[in-house]
Amino acid sequence: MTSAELPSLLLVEDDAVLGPLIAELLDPDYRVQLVTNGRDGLHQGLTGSWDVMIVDRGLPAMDGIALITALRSKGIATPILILTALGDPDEKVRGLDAGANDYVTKPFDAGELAARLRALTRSFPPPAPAPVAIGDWELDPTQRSVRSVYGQTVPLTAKEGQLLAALAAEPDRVFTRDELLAACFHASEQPGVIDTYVHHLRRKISKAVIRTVHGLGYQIGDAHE
Amino acid sequence: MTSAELPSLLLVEDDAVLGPLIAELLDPDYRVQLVTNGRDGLHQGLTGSWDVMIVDRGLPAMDGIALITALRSKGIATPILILTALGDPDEKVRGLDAGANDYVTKPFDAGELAARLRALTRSFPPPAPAPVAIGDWELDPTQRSVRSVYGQTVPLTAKEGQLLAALAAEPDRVFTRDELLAACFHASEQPGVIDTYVHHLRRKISKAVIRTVHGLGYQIGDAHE
DNA sequence: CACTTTCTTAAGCATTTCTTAAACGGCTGA
DNA sequence: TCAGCCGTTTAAGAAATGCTTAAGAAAGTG
Repeated sequence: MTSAELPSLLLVEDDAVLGPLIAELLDPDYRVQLVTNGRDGLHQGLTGSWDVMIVDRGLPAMDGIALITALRSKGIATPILILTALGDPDEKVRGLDAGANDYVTKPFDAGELAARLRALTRSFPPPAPAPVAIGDWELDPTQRSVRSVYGQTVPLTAKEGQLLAALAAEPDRVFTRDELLAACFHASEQPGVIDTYVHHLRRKISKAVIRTVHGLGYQIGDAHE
Repeated sequence: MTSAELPSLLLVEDDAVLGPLIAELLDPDYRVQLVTNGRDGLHQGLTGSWDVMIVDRGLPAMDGIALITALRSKGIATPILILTALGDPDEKVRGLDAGANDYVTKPFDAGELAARLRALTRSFPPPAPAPVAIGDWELDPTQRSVRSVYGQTVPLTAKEGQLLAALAAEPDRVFTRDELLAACFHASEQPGVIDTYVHHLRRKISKAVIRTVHGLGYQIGDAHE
């Protein structure tokens, strides 16, 4: 992973020893920018694009709480972690209610700080299955629509989607009607159902997508010539 | 994301004394559901709609870490706070890296816990400045009215607003009735409620806004043509 | 407490989708 | 070429799903 892909972190810390120390500690995992007073923190926070911020409480030029309040009032939604020596519960409540997302007291454990930063920056995208490519089309994972490469989307019925998905599962393989019946239907229907749905699909999408192999069945793709 | 009602909170805590105590503590500010083992926690977490969860580490039937891992792997993004006696930094790292968003050790300060829960449930950016666009309409941040592009404003009931907001959260995605039920209702109602509210919305706004996907559910946006 | 609004359920009707079947057309091999 | 099989297309009844309406229950309000 190159440094360009590292998350960006704005560190607002006035302590001349601790600031560089934390910056160095986080350097392998973040692109760290260190500023040493609240005014610079506000400026960077408003103008830059940050994945996460660490803010000290007691800062020259602008208090940490005031800094966070100012950022939030401007609509800055970046996750903020307060890192301070003030460990009193009331102080924590003040900091969190000002808009901070987490609050860690000095002295702090490096591993815990790192884990809390990871918790702030990670996201939980719902598992999205990749769409299946079929020639110039792609089958939506819900199997209820296909989209051409130029944006046109065609809705499918459930059976149409299942049949197309079954065929697309193994391109170039020839499926017999019985195989497709077993895959998409209840195996009690007439094999002729397949023909009907193939026709529906060809009309909706394109004649060329599903190929007939005379005497055998159907196929997606042009395996043999 | 219930605006009118209290935020919902799932508390997974097996201690027979501490569980009810915490539930009572949070009762004024949250709609608290208490379960006492991991299996029930998983079931509630997957099927219910929660604004935030509190999870103990050591649980019968399913460990807290395993519970969080399972929820996250299913795409559940609900903020989770671990509340436990295990205060070792390594334990904190394990819990946070499993997918928790915060980690509080017992004994805990009630005010701090409340503030951390507020920080987790607070949503940035605040819904105020960004009305949700839905075709020719935009949904008011309060979720209680929609306004057409030419100024006409239609008031919505709470449920209507929640349903519309849920659908608008991910345009072009098809939501099943069960998903919408979990998002807007208490998951105990009949799925047919959704049909009724879709009908109300279509009559109030416009037929074209909400699209039916036969056999699956509903969708906002014009995915096809 | 009475009134209004909103929520929820349920039932009948409308629409879409599924399945069958039959007529039509084209491929294959003698 | 012709007969026979196989595939295509169309149509229509059956089944599943969705829409609409209405009315009782619950919640909110004066």
